Amino acid sequence: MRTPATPNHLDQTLLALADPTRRAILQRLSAGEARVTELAQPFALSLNAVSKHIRVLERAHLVHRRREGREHLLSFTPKPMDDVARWMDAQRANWSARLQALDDLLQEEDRALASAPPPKKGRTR
Amino acid sequence: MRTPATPNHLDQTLLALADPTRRAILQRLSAGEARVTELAQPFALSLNAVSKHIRVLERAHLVHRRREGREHLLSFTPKPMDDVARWMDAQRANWSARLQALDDLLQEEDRALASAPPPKKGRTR
DNA sequence: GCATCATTCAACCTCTGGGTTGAATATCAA
DNA sequence: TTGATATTCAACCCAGAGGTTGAATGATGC
Repeated sequence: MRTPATPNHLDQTLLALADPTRRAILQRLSAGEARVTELAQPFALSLNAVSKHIRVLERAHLVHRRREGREHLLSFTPKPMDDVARWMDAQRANWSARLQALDDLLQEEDRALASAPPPKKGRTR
Repeated sequence: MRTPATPNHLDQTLLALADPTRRAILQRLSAGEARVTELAQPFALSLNAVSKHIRVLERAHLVHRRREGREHLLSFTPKPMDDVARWMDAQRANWSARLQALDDLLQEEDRALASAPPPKKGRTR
């Protein structure tokens, strides 16, 4: 379903987060910088696989890579997650606004019914 | 990178959200129930494609389907998004806790340096 | 009954995601 | 230099995502 050929930031961020290995990596990184090998250590995965996961996180700008000699130091950069949080908040605001509107409608109906006795059948006139 | 063969709820939710078409559908649904054809209308996509997107959202429990005659009425169910929000909050709490710890460390160091003049070379004792 | 409308099912295509292994590159340490 | 270490590159595999088209299913309206 190639939607547009231009995946936006939200797409990339959410996609990057949609994998338990990558979420675990982020969790580890939120405790501080780590090297690729360190990050790979807890997983039953080849180093290469983890390297790829890191690339996905980088693409989403969720991590930043700092080279120091032969070691690559990865660190967590939270901005994209803030963006996701903002989108979700907006979405939820939308949703609760709609619920509120429904509620208002029902209340108004109740008031109308209370002021005029229910015409069970036939018109009032 | 088949991590486990058991994609958990977060995986499915985030994956479902990682597509602009599906996010648009959710946005539309947060304004109220809609039929499949209505949902498909804004997109330059086959009805079938949209039907598939809806299935993905269903799999993630982000929408609920109610059949009424030949029409399928879709509605937004926000719980999975709440779960994502909770995960992200936890993640951010983690992160800011770490920053706070770093800050504390620096402050303590500063205090230490202020009380004892800096021994530029050689041990104190 | 029959045409129509709403939706899915089935088959297929292509692209990408996640994984592997093996070789290449670059740095460090001796 | 030489060998070990840290990491990526390249090629490949397979499953699944996203899309298409065409047929099947199931209500509805006459």
